[in-house]
Amino acid sequence: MDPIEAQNLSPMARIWTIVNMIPHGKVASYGKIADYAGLPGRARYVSRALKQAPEHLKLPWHRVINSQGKISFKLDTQEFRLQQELLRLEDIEVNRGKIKLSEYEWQPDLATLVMAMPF
DNA sequence: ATCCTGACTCAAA
DNA sequence: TTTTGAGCCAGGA
Repeated sequence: MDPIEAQNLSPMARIWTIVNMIPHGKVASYGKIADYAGLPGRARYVSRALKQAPEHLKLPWHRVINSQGKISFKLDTQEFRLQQELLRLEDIEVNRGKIKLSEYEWQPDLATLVMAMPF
């Protein structure tokens, strides 16, 4: 993503850009995604952005979990099972919906973020 | 404007 | 560690 171009992105598009940067085998919380996108305090907006994301973007939405390191869908739902499966396909361990952030949390370096989101 | 909802968060218990 | 409750912020009715 061209930095100059990124400045003109809508808040939602900026979130999509960040989510798309999460590496295979890693996860990030809604809150952190919002922070990285320059939208602090808007974790709930991230969930909405994922729900509305165009299918063709093929976003790795399953790599986004809550701040407690858990899948946010209820245990007995299809969404939960799908997300859990997609994570496991990336060799991420999931127990009762819980992922070890100490092991799987994406920790982007500042340079990477600034390059994509100059604000 | 008001009320309600939700793929959220933080702190307290 | 898990559960609560208050706080939060957009969208939609």
